[in-house]
Amino acid sequence: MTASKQRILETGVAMFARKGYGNTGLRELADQAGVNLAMVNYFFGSKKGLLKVILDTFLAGYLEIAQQELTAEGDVEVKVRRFLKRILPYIRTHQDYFIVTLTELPHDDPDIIDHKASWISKIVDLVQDQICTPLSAASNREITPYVIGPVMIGMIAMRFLVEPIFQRIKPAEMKIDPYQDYSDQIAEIFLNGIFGLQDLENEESR
Amino acid sequence: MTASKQRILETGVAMFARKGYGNTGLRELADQAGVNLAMVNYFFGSKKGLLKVILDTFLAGYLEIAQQELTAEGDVEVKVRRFLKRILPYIRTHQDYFIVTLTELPHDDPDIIDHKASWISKIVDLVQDQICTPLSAASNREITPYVIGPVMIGMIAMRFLVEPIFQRIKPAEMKIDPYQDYSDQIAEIFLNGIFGLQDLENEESR
DNA sequence: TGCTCTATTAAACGATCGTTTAAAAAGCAG
DNA sequence: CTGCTTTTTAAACGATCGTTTAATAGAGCA
Repeated sequence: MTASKQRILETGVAMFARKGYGNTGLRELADQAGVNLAMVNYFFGSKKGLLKVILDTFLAGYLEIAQQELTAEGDVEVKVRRFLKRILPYIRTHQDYFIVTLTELPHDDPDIIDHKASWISKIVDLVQDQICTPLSAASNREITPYVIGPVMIGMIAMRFLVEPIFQRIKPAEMKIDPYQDYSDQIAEIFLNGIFGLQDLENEESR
Repeated sequence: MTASKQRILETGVAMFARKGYGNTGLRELADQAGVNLAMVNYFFGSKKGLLKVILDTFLAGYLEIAQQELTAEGDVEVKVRRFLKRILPYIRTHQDYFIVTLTELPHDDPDIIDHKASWISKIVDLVQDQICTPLSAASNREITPYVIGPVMIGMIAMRFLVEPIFQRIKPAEMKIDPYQDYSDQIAEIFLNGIFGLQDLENEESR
């Protein structure tokens, strides 16, 4: 990939995340990337083409991690822990990709929605096979990936959506968050609930 | 509120949620609302003014519910259950408001971000006082609202962000979701974890 | 050195953007 | 009806939008 194309992509992700896709102009994007205006269409075909690449990049990485960590050996608890442990740093290093993906998720642009639906569909199938089926087998209650899936990723996601605002209102002394702890806490809440945090604390202090 | 103003607001919420704020033109909005183009600026001052009203409307309702259900009597578990039980139908009846709020949350428009920060700040304080403080007192681990808050709302939120896509990929026979169950499941996962769902099932079948 | 493919540029395209203006219409109390 | 306020209208404002074009520069290879 050309250096110019790379810069357009990086700048695009950053600006779409900070200003929103619709509020970002191609001229401002090109200026900030240090390239000519026409280069965006030259490399990505259109503004929407650039957005598609961003969505693809993030969702492909997300699905790959999910596939690796959920299909490997272990029971449901092990799989979930492993997945959360790997997906959180991935989202952190792709924070802007994540924000763009989330904020564009509910929009129904006909050029994009089928694209998104195909990714989501694969993730749903994976969660169904690897989490819901064994979990439902252990209980009488039917647990669908349409409930579990959004809950699991949502626990992580919301933090990154409000992060820009937290940066404004958080006391200065806690600007840096203990992200290694964060993953453990999320996993514990998902697996054992908010009261599980206390158990985790008790376990660790043994 | 005038009928015209009301229609602009309703149409605005719907279009911002479906197309995104930046991708929605005022002419298309006015046409769809059946009013003259100039009425948007007449009633709301500007396009951004309309967005502010939408954010305010949702966040004010959200904060009010949180205040009522979290400050009333009961221990943490009771409070959380009560809150989730009321906030889910609220979000459902304000689904488009919710989507607009979420998708605009990470953007740093200087005219809006302080507005959002002030709401979020109040919610954070509430979660701190009513959930984190008593919970931290019961364990040695410090639990901050910056972790717990996004986790709790995120579990619910993500479902509504992917709902438009789920509508596309879900099998026809499960188009309608059991929303009364949904609230219970969310509460149970948050309080007792994903494995708590099985306990819930066992309890109910007694 | 020529040739070819890729990268880059400046300029312009028509379309649409949010906003403003000034006048007309409608609603309404006195 | 008269006067006053609120609502609605059509038209235009300058600015910016995404995209395209045609010409130029550069790189790699024969």
